[in-house]
Amino acid sequence: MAEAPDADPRGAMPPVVAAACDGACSGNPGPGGWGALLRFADGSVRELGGADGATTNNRMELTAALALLEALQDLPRDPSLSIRTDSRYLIDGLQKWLPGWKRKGWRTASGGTVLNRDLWERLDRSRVAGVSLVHVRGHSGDPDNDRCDAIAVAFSRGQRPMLSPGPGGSNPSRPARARTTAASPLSGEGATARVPAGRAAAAPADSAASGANRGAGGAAGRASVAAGRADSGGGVPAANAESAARGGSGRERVSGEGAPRQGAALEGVAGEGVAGEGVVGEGVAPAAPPLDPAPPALQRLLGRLELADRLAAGGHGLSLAELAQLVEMPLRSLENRSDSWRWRDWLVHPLGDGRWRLERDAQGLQAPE
Amino acid sequence: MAEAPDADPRGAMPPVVAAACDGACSGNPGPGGWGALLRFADGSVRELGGADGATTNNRMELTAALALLEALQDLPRDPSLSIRTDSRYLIDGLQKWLPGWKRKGWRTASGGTVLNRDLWERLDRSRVAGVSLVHVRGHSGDPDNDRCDAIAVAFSRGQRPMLSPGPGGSNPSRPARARTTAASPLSGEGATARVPAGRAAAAPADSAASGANRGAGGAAGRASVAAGRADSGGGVPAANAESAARGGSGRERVSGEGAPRQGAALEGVAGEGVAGEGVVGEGVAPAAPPLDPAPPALQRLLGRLELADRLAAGGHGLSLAELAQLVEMPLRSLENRSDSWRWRDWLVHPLGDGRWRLERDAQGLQAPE
RNA sequence: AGACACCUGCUUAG
DNA sequence: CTAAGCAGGTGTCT
Repeated sequence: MAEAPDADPRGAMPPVVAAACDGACSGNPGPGGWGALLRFADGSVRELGGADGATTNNRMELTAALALLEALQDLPRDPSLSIRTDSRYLIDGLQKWLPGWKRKGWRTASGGTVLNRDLWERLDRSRVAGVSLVHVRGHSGDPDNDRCDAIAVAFSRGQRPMLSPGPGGSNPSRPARARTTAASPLSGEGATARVPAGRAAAAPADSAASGANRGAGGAAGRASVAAGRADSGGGVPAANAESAARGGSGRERVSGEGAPRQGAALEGVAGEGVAGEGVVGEGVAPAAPPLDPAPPALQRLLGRLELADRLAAGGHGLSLAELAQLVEMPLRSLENRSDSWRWRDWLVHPLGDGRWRLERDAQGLQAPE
Repeated sequence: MAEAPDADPRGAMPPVVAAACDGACSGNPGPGGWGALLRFADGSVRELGGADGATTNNRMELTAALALLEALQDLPRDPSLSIRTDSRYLIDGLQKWLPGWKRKGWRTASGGTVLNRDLWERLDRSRVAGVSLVHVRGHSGDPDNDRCDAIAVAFSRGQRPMLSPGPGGSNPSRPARARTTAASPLSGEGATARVPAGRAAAAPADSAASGANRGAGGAAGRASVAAGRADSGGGVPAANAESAARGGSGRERVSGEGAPRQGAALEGVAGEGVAGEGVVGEGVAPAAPPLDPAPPALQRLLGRLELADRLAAGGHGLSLAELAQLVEMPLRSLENRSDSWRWRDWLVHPLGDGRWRLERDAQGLQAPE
């Protein structure tokens, strides 16, 4: 079957060494967003994200993973690569429940039909060999998870966070302008977002139905648009079907009806790829337990801190977009500041022309003991 | 048998116009609780509740109904009174299965013996003419069912919710003081918060019955302490060693038999009763399995140490979460430190804003502190 | 096979 | 504090 790395057309793409994904849903059910992140060996990061106007927390969680897996599909990967997620639903579903579902006809333990079957089936098809899923706890600590959460939350609120483009900022096979900074995306369109052509999804493949539930609600609409450079089939082709609501005596429903809204998926720079198959998760002879989640994240933090130090030492002014990237905060949260503020060990001063400068803050350190 | 021992103190007791009951069981099987509620014509409410250290959801469901029926026994009732429950097991058992069981020797349709026979027999004996059982769906909506659920859940967790005393308010508040004594509807005792004296040992009446069922687990011993205005009774030295200690993570079995646990039933204001369950088997101290793959671990240790050095050299402040990641200690174990501490070759100093800074400790070889 | 209930876990929100 | 989205499981009977 598919030996993974085909003739690798991308010049010297560094391998992916870490990955994470997360979903958010504002209201649950309600408008949702997802975020994913790929960390490369050269230290660069590629971030993905998208929104859905009416969905559930779990759908977003699955969607994030799906987008990530599809992006991973044709990238070189470090053998120890694992995907960090806080969703037990995702991990258990993929690793333990899915086999049973397929065997027993997509029935839940309590008799009902398995929800989100469309996504589960696509996820199953998008598995990437050798990549394990590791669970990280919800909100405390993990920087990659936090970052994905921030992306997801931003999208779920209709905002458009800036996303890192990834290595080189462009694709070797096609010379591209590396944008990524400048331009000030914020207001309207995004830095990376220009959508060329909608294009129908090339391979429909899925849409196998799922259907069945609840006469009630009706599907919430969702659609995804991938943006990036010009390519076809972007990120996540729209999935379809199913909208929450389960059994009972008419107790819940997603939304009165319709109002399908649009969703969007953005990505730092390109992404495409389709797929093969393989297996993610634990196989049988598990030689690789998920140990060691710590170092990469800290390493990356250190990189940013040292970078900040050099920027401060050099007295360089930064645009708001650059600053947002450095401090890893949504642009939105910075844009209406007007005077000096503090970030970690630095003071950030306005330069007056819309730019900002870092200054290392000694901050009282006194004799211990 | 109903002997109302003392001079019936209820002068003009208003009739009961509504009633409900529910059971809960934390873990199933596991520690359980039950709750019941009587609504009187004058608008007042009397609430009952109790706990059992090791039981099942269905036993608690039956127990709640039993306590309710026994309380109803000698109260004036509105002719339209019905009991609201969400347990089909209770309703069907009482209304359709029980006759067949008695006729066919307490055999289940599939051959086995009927479980909880002790409770079923007592329920059968405690039927109150003219009172019907009506089914209400589990969690949504019904206020009386919700209230009973809350009482049951609270007891199942070892808490003691405040319970309305009913008409004529007895003893409104009375903190503490434990008098737990007295007669209980179910296994034997009851006590009322305010009744000072129960004396005479009331006959345990039924406790024996229980007998053999328990196919799988249910052996729960139980005892109740109740209090109530209406009866007296007394007896049974309540208490018992209570030892709480819920099985934290383990999976305990209910123990085939023996080791009777104690439960408690309260009514109205609540006294101090005991709650508990005593069981103690043998301490099965679950030794923590110290898994620790050695060889590759050192490699990443080095990475972490070097990283720490650079963070120290840069004077960077770290959040607690980041610190936890660096030193590989649970966040929990760090979060209540307030002054400097040592980790390996570094001193960790508080910066005052919730962050911490590393400082390389030169004299790491002497015993400081 | 069906029904009701009782939980456990994770996440998402207000 | 509350509630929803999701799963797996037991308690019990027919």
